[in-house]
Amino acid sequence: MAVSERGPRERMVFSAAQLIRRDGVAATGMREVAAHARAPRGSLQHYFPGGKEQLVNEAVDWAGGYAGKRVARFLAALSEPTPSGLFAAMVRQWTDEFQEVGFASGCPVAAATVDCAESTESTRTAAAAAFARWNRPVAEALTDMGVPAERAEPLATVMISALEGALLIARAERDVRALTAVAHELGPFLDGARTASRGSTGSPRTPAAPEPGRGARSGSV
Amino acid sequence: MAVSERGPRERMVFSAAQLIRRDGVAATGMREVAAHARAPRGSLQHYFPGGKEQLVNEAVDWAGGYAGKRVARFLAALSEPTPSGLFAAMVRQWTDEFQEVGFASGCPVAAATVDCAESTESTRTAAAAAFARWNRPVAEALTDMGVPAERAEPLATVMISALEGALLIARAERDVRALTAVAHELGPFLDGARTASRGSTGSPRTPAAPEPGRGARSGSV
DNA sequence: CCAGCTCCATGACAGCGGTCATAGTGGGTA
DNA sequence: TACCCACTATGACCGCTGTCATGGAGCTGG
Repeated sequence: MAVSERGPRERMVFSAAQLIRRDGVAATGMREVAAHARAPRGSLQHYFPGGKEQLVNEAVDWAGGYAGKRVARFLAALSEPTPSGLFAAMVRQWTDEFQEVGFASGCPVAAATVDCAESTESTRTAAAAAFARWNRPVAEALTDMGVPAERAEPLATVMISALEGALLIARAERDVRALTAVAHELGPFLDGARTASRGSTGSPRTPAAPEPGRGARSGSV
Repeated sequence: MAVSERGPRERMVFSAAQLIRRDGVAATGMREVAAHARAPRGSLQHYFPGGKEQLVNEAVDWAGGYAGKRVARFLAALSEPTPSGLFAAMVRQWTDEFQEVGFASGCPVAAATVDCAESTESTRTAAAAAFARWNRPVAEALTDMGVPAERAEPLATVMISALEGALLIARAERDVRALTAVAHELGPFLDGARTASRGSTGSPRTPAAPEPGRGARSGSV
């Protein structure tokens, strides 16, 4: 499953992302990608004449686009959109995955950044673009929810940073504790940023970790 | 410099951490570690009979201890200790490093987690222990500052998560923007957790990103 | 029928990885 | 002198990597 009936080229990009987010970039071999995608090895040099670098960059790019589009789906699933609700949905996607299929895989963009930020310029750029494609819709959603324009973008960065960091800790500990902690603690703070000019005077008692609309997930990555 | 006059064994652990945080675990070779530490190659199998796995684990362990001890130094440098001040100091260490020596290197624990969480159990455990050794002193400092006991530990996790995530983004973008954003935004929120029972009703106007005592850093890692 | 194209297949190559085996130091101690 | 020890040195091995070269399907169009 999950390897649906797309063309072999797209399957390879998808498989690359899968393997990268599990083992990292350096530990993921080209032959392994082809095998995982059930694609012929000879297709690698045909579809990706730029070699591994190109394949990795496309995988990172794909992941960035996926994360960005997912934000819209989360928003659509929220009955009453709030910053904390969006953040809880983003976090829940990961807690669900970890609890259902285990802690084997993390975020491919994080893996690419850690492995290639210094060694491969183009991949670093791709990772930066992926983060940007993720940050933008979150920031736009925040402004739509009433967050002042000048705070929307940094707050979106806070959300993504906290999520990525908690992801790391959760994988290391094999425990979703860190993820639930950031969702729980940051929820009221994010809601408090809506109308307040600054200083985060949150509404006195927003539900600590509001349940998102459920069913926001469509398919596991 | 930086490779001071410790024994060759410790130098190799230190060098391993340095190289891992720059290139990742898989891309860091044993021969490279020995060369970087100016240690004889033959010493590797003598000091680390457990091979690369042992060396990596000790490097991660070393990094965890270093991060933990650093918290105490940050606290000592703060004239009036506040959660936001501690967090700003933690973030500033990284913004300073990035601006002074560039974005080449990130956090070695994050790198080990991304590269080995699934493939090497012992390294994953070492990473979890490193996060714990970092989280504990932060949580203790928070309670000392008046944060309710039950929130201290999750809030410490929020701080470390946000820092690690912003670190990733900063390396990808080659810009400290993400780091300053989390410090700026989370500062008032953290201070607001001190006496409030919940809901983060921050003191109305804590300085947004309080300058830490400066001079908290001793030597670059 | 041949040409041209996309795509697939396979083998070879050079390089580097971690690890092992073996031998060699140098300095203490009996 | 003889012995033992911690430590160093070096070379070889095997496996795996990314990449390239070459050639073969299978179809389209003239």
